[in-house]
Amino acid sequence: MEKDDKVITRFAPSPTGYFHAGTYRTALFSCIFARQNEGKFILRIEDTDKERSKKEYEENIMESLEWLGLKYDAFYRQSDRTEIYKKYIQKLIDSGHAYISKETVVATSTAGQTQPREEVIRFKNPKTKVTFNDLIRGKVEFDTTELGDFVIAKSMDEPVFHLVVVVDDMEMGITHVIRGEDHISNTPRQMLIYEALGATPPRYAHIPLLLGKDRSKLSKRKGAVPMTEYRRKGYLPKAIVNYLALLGWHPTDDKEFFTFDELVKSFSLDRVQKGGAIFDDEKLAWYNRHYILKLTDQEFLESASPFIPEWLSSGSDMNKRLVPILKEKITSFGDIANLLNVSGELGFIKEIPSYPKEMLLWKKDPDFISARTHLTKSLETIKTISNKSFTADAIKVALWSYAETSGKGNVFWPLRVALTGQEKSPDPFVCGFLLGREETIIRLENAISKLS
RNA sequence: GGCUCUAUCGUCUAAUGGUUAGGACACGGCCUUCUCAAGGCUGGAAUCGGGGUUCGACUCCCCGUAGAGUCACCA
Repeated sequence: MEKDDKVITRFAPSPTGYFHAGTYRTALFSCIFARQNEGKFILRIEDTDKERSKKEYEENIMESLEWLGLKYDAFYRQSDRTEIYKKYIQKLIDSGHAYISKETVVATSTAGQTQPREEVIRFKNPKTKVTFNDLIRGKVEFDTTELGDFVIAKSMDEPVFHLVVVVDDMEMGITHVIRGEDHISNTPRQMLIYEALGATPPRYAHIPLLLGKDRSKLSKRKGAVPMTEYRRKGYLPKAIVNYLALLGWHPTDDKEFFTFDELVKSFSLDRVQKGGAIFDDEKLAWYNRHYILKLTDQEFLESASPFIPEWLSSGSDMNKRLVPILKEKITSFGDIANLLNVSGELGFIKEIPSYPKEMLLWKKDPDFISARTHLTKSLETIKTISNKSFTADAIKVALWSYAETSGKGNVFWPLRVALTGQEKSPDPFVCGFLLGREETIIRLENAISKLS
């Protein structure tokens, strides 16, 4: 590449399935590379296959890119460019590099495949060896003889993949083609077309594939999770960006948290891995937890609001009180609903589940009498706190010395169960705070009466 | 099967001829603790095999083996 050439990269998905992690990472690397070279990043929808392309998928791609914050500088759709391709097909025919081929159509009806035409346009294969220097893999060599005269168009108005890719990359001035490794065997064919057109091919960088648990390519067909699904589950875009960038690329040190801008600074193609990487949901979850924990309460509320159940969101300042608790309990915002469900860990807020009185006994050690004594004492103490100053801290301070002398477990366990009716919950002070003074007192009285 | 690519803990990866082979996720233990989380500390866990090259190979070369990708009038 010449020094004064501006870097132009592109992301060229076909709208034939939902946008998933593998597709996204390719787009991400392309975009980052363009940004760090102060170049341009182009989005091009490759919808020449009319049967398989769906508007729904195109919309899914656009929605995902926007959600994940990937910005492009130009947009093209191949179905809008038929005339351009036609010109090039004609040019190739005129120069003897392509020809109209009469096909012997065998009447086989392969499922899912379109009916063969009687006439297609084929590229005249010069049967040479092509070599290119992949930016990630180094020298790659192919003998194109075995490729035969491949089809570049079904008709003058229906160009096919190899032709449109080359024409577009040429016309759009693409300098670096960054795409999945599954395209590596397409490269020689495309280079042949460049040569026939008298043009210089771009630089190629074939990035390793994202793999499923079974080590096979993450694909639309094999049920790769659409990115919009992560949006629905309440994942943070920055967690996804961070995780996916580190899948197949590694910085020079052990830094593991990157914003998009930091990636632009640190990324380099020659530190991209050669082998495929398994997509690990658990590590993504860990990144998401990390970023959720780092959110301010305000930010948390903003992101979480679509996920907070109605009975809560309509209510006062409960949300704010809940934020710190929610933050440390959830992996994604989608967990909030389950947590606040009647059967969830925080379900006691809405309604206390019925519980056996035995549950009030801590490790079955003390008897009902002592549990009752401690609950009564706790109730008395809590009643001394005014409604206005009824905070978790205030409750804790008020009860602490008594609990220390009587055994914290003896006091806090029955108190917590009285408030929540659950084996697991946040600590009793927070629970009291969440419930409010009035409800706290009611639940304590109920528990005490159970033990009478 | 042909062609192409790849090969370090279970997973993601660091170490581009000299390290006790490092980090992260996950897992185990301990601490903290009324429970559950979170947090802190800590442990186990890897260079696919065989030949070379070299004083010395995770690292370079060759041969195997394994895995993946691709072999459409899909992209």
